[in-house]
Amino acid sequence: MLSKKAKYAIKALLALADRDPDEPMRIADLARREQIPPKFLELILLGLRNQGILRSRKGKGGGYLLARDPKDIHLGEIVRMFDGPLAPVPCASQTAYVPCADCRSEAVCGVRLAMKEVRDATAKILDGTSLDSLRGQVARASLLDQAR
Amino acid sequence: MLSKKAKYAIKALLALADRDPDEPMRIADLARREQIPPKFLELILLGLRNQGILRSRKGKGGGYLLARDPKDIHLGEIVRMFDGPLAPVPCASQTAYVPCADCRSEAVCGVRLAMKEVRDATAKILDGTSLDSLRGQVARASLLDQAR
DNA sequence: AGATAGTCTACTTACCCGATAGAGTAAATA
DNA sequence: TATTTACTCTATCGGGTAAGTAGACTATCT
Repeated sequence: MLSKKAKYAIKALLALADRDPDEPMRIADLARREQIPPKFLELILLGLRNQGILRSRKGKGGGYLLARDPKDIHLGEIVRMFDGPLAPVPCASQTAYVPCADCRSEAVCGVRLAMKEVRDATAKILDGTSLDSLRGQVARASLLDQAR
Repeated sequence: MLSKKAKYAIKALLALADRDPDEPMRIADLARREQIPPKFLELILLGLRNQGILRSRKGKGGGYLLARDPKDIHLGEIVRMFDGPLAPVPCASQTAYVPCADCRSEAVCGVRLAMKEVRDATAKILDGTSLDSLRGQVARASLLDQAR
């Protein structure tokens, strides 16, 4: 399950990627626009800032901005940041491998084998989807939706 | 994250798939063999039985057996049973779709778009992997492992 | 009958998610 | 430089759920 934090983070970043890259957006506006509890969003944006994904400006006219090009921010990074490794099971993780205590023969565990496939497929999608490309996908889906 | 229940279930089923289909295996033996807390395993096997995946025999010489051909038991079924829908987000689920309250424009949500891809890839793997095919994969991996 | 082995319900424990509160700090502008 | 604007940070809380345990009960075999 994707946590609310990760979900809200993606929505917020997507909204920011849709704007003039130099015009900051306030927490409150972002929260209203995306239907996110403001204080909760605050926490999320702070995390993204400390991770180097967002920058912020204080005071009047301040708010949050993307710290990097939307082409260089991938969903994988965001999901890992909030929800940890993509692999369903630690022993199948690439970025955070931890062996499991209850596995007798390390290399030949069926669970690990299957879950490694899942993690690879997931990583391929999420690490291959940037904010920018997702924005494109949404735009295309939007056109299709209007067409009917 | 895969729950321990689902993980233990898969391990136990895999062990059962590796035996004479008519020779039951006791909870205690299964637990020892797979390093699973016996009382916890008890709960899991009971669930699998009520789901029609296992059968049981009571009394001396009793234990658990697969209720179906290992070719007809897929990981997707097991994971869904214990952990719910495969989709990371309810609005991307095929088997348990629930719209999200905070989505303004239903069809053109970036999160949903990306997560639908993830769920489709995951479903393809897990619904495509039977106990039997996984057993085969393990056997092959085992050979490779011995070769080094 | 007695031993064996699954069935079922009810806990307990610990952890974590989602959310909120409030005091603090930095920047902009009048 | 005083004031307003907005982000920064720590603490906390309620509720839910995962993992595991206990114990009484029931069915089957010898």
